[in-house]
Order: sequence, then structure tokens, then C-alpha cells
Amino acid sequence: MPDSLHHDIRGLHLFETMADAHFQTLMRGAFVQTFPPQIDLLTEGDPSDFLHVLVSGSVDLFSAWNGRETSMATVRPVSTFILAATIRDQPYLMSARTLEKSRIALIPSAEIRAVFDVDGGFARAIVTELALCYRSVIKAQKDLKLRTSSERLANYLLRAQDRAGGQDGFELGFEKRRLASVLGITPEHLSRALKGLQPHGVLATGTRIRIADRDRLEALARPNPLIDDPST
Amino acid sequence: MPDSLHHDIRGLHLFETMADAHFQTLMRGAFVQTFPPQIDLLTEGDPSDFLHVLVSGSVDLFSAWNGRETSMATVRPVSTFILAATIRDQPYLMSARTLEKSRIALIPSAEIRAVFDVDGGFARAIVTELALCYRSVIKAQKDLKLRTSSERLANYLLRAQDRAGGQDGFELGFEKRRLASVLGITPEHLSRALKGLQPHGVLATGTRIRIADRDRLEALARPNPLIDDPST
DNA sequence: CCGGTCCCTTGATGTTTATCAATTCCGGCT
DNA sequence: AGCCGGAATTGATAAACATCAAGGGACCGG
Repeated sequence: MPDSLHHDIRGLHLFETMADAHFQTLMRGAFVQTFPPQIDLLTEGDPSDFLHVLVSGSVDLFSAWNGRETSMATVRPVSTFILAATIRDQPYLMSARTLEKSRIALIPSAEIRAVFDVDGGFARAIVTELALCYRSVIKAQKDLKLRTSSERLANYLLRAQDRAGGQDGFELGFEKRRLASVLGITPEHLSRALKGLQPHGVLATGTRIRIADRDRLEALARPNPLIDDPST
Repeated sequence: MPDSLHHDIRGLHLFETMADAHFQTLMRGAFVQTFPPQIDLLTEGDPSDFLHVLVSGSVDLFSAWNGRETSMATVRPVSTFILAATIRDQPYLMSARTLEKSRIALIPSAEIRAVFDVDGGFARAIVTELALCYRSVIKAQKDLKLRTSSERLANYLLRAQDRAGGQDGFELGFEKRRLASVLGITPEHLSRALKGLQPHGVLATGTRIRIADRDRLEALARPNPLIDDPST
């Protein structure tokens, strides 16, 4: 693996506080690969052989059961995924595929577990990361159980606007069918739900969204930091 | 706090591997309290002052938004709750109330964080616990997004039967209205859904469930370890 | 033993969301 | 420019689920 990437990865919260010798151990077994869009990276149920670190691009975590499929989350750089499966040495609960061209570092799970056992700093960093992941799933579950599909959509758009830096207009970043799956609805229903938000100041043209009147949309969405703030 | 309880708590995975001096530190600031049923223990949004350890009884974790409320999970002994909020020193995402008379140990969050910073064994134990919690929420989310309400109910009953030791007949352990909330449906709908499972070998009388033909119920439920196995 | 309360059930109805079947729209290719 | 294929939309219909209103049954205190 090139040294410049070492530096990028070392800069992640997860690897920042660990002993240098341990970091070098991890990097010796690791490698980086670039994947084209729409490539399956791993399948739920598989043994968790590698911790994945997304360096650039984006990845969709999804899951299937009984012929149905749903998007669980989107991974954005720079962050890890399937950390919990790696720690517990258990099969993945979700499948992953690239959304766009992506650079991903793969670190053998066995080495992660070995270093984790001897490096307290690394263990603490993993705790912090896992606690954040846990809380973000809890938020997603509250979103699902407490809100209707329009409310979920409205709040999603508000969060997307924040991610985009608060611009009135911003790009969705992927297909609407995926957004529908993330929201737990069908593409047809999303289409109608978006139309339903027009009177609340939302204009959708293709994958470009414009929020003409954020206050009006917030009056409908009623965003709440205990559900919608991704940083806590 | 009585010494016998020290022993019980020390036996938890979470506290098993830490240094004795650190454990004593934690216990000095801790105290145990017995609560009657239906008592609010904490409210979402509150600062996370104490890590809670449920010694006996059971606790409901729930959440509210915009006038609606939903049950997120049931805590059973012996385990901790609101660990992630404690670690991150952030407000609780869920509220908690006792379901039955419960003994709960309260350990100041600040001390948990302090010991966690200096005791690698404790940090590792927390990682294992958090990874388990994370995976259980992911499973719950898959359950919600991939299954209809009848399928969720059927799989819930199969898991409840396993928890009860595989007996044909077993107790639900709480009101049906709470089960409805856990499943994300209304009590009325649960009532009809239960009736709909009669042809599949389910008999419900009050809070007592009898599964006459597990194979038949499984044919409908299609349980999957990546959703329904709580141990992984 | 009575009345009250709270939960559960049942029925009737309404809303939300999914499904199915056409189009229409759009980007990439030739 | 013209064609192609996948995505998005639209309309019609059905299924899933919620709401409202009214009983019924268990528990509990007087």
C-alpha cells in the first residue's frame, strides 16, 4: 500500500491514538483497491474477513430477506464499515456495494482483533466509533417507527441540505429509487411524496433538489436533534 | 451498596476483565435502587449522568416524537442500558421505564468514562458489548423494513418461544399493547394479526401464547439467523 | 357483590402505501 | 440527429394498516 494512504488512514479517529508499531502491523496486512460503481463488495452472511475503510467514493449498505431488498445506510468517506462484525468475529449482517467509483482499504479482521486486544488506545477509539454507529442506527429506527413516509422524506431533505452546506439547491447524489429504499417506500410512492412536498417549498428536478422555503418545510418536518442530528 | 451485589455486577461481561482497583472505584460512586413497576427512569434528551445496570426485573426503552410514542426494546437482566450515551457523553436517545419491579445499579457516567480511559480491559469489554447492541439494532431495523406486520409478529413469537426455553406454551411477560408498539403497529391491528396466525398454529389466550405447530408457523415466518438470532 | 377502570376485541370506515401497467423522460451510444 | 434502455412518473386498483366508536371481559377496591 502506498505511504500516502498510510497517512490518510492514520488520520482517521479510529487509528489516531494507537501505538505506531501496531499501526504498522495493521498496514502490512492491508491493501487498497479501487472499485468501479455498482460492484458488490460483500454479502450478508459471509464471514467478516476484512475491515473496510472507505477512502473515497460512496458505498451502499443493504439487506435482503425473502426476495425483498432494502437500503440500510450510505457510507461516505472517510469512514469504516462492518466494524461490529469484525469485532465480534461474526458474519456480516448487511451487504455492501459501491455507488460510485470508490477506493477502499481492506484490513484483515484477525489482525484488527489481535491489535485491539493489546492496544488500549485502539480499543478506546473503536468504542467511540461504535457508540456513534449505534446511536445513528437508533436514530434511523426512531425515524422509521415514529414518522410517516412524507415526514421521513422532508427530514431527509433537510439533513441532505445540511450535508451540502446549507445551499438552497443541492444534488441528491444517487438515484431516487435508492432514496425510496432508504426511506422504506417504493419509487412510485416517493414520486408522489415529492409532489406532495411542493406546496411546502420543495422543488425536485431530476436528482437536483431546491428548498425554496426552509422554514415552511421545517414546519412540516419538525426535525429533532434526537433523530436528525448526525453528529451526536 | 451491599457486597453481594458487587459480586453480581463483577460477574457481568462488562466488568469481568477490568482491574480490581478500577472496579472498586466504580462501585464506590455507585448505588442500587429498587423501583416499582411503571416508573419513569429517565427521559430522552436528558444528560447521561448514570450508566444503568439492570439486576432484576425488566425495563422498556421507548421514544416519542410529535405526540407519538413507540417501544424500541426491552431490557432483561443482567445487562446495561444507555451505554452508548454514557460513552459519548451525549443526551439519551431513548426514555426508560420499569415494566415490573426492578433492581437497578446506577454508576456515574463520568467515572465510567474516566476508568474507560485508563483500563484497556474495560475498554475491550465495552467494545464487545456495544458491538452486540449495534448488531441487535441492525437486526431490528431489518425486521422493520423487510417484513410485514404479520411476519414480524410470527418471528417475534418464535423468538419468544426460544427465550422461554422452547415450551409449546409460554407467557408474553407484558401487555399486548406493548407488543404492538414493539412491532410498530396499533393494538387493534395486533389483535387481528394474532387471529390471522390461528390457522398457522398460534393460540393466544390473554398474555399466554401456545404454538401448536412450530413448523407451520416457521413456514410462514421464515426466520433467518441474520435477523432473528439474538446471540450473534 | 357491585361498580369502576383499563385493556382487549370487534366492526365500520378512512388513510397510507404497495402493486401493476402504461407512458414519458433522460442520458449514452452510434 | 436518432435510437435504445433504464429510470421516473402517472393512473388505476388493491392491500396493509390506522382510526374511531362501541362492546366485552378481567381485575380491583369498596
